[in-house]
Amino acid sequence: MTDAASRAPTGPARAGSAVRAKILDVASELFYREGIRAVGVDTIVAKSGAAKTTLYRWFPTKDDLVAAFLERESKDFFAHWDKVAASYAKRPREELSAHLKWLANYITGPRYRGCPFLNMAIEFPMADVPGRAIAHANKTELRTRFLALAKGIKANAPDALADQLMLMIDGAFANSQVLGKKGPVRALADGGEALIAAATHSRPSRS
Amino acid sequence: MTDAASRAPTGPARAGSAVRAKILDVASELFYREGIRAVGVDTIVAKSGAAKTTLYRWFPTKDDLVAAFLERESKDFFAHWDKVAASYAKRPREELSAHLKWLANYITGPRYRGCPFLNMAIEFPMADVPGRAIAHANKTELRTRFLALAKGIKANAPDALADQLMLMIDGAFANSQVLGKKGPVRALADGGEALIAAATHSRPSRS
DNA sequence: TTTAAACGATACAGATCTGTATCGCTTGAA
DNA sequence: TTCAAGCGATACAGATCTGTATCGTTTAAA
Repeated sequence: MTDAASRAPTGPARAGSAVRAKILDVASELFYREGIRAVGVDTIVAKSGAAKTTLYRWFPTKDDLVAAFLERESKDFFAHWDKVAASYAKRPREELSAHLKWLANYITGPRYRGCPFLNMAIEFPMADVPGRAIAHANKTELRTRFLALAKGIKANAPDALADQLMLMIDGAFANSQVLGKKGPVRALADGGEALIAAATHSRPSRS
Repeated sequence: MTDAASRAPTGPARAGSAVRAKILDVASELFYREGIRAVGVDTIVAKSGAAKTTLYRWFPTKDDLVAAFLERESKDFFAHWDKVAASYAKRPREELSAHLKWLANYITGPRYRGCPFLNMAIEFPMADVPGRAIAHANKTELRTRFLALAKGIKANAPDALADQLMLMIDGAFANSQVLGKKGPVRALADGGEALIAAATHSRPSRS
């Protein structure tokens, strides 16, 4: 039992430190609201009350801290998704609407400042930062879930519908940062429904 | 004829300097491709061949340079829009499709790196930078144009359709920076068409 | 020829950034 | 009691950032 992970009640136990958690909480809040490049390590140190040495012990570089932030954000996002999905077992059509609804609602929330993954990808276009891989994984996973639901409702072209819903949602994330919460974002839910309807109507033999 | 603006053949004439133009060109390219925060004034000086003093004579602060970049970007954008629109006078339905098409095509271009306005708004969330006003004006103007076209095709709910098209396009701008040009963006044109169709079909007396 | 403005070159100020080095204190397990 | 690890405090290194100060040179109009 010399394993570092199985040692501590109050003594930290790798990655379970209270100080580490506080640092990550403060950093996440600041990164999300003000942007990653805009927030210096010193600010995180000051607002968390931790020592700079401690921050760098748990997160060897700022990139590691950013990665931890994004990783948790993604985990929380899908945890919420799963919670909603659980209420609509085997009813993909209703589940889709429910997801659109909570996403639209999420955007009107007070602390909302866009999508952490889109934001970081735009802040770091080329840079080989580890965060980009996490953002990519998040969006890929989201699309996979939409695709499964699109197939579940027997959409004419499930891939196309999944893509369209992705655009609609990311558009809401992005546009809201310029035109605000009372702008085009209010069309998210209805727009999504329109796309779903168009993709499931039996084609009226046009042409 | 002592007016500063009416003086020069080669001698600069306020805002018509060749060096100024070169600085703005270099800065625009770098801001767009690498991000605004990521590009320092020194880099622009080095790549433009101009002197730092000259840059600061024409653009008293970096914010002024950013504003000039965005201003021109917006002007160019609508100039292109107008050029396309001119080919479809009084045919709003075809004009809408044409806009969707060149936007989708624009995104697949080699130098493409998203929407300059969304990018800057995400890079500077709170900051009272002059650029945000320009971004806001650009998106507002775009929505106004979509609204006019939506009315032109007698959409059931023109405002809703305009909003939905905004989301679709900004979604393509944003998502492409994470999932790339072969991701959901390929659904932009068809998705837009689906929204337009849904907004113009006579309602099949549902409910 | 005088004058004013555009331009280049360079050095620098002052702030801020990430990351490290060096202390000493505390706590809990061996 | 010994010892290792978590933590705080502080100072600092080295880079980078925006913006300024101070030169001298060119150019073209008056």
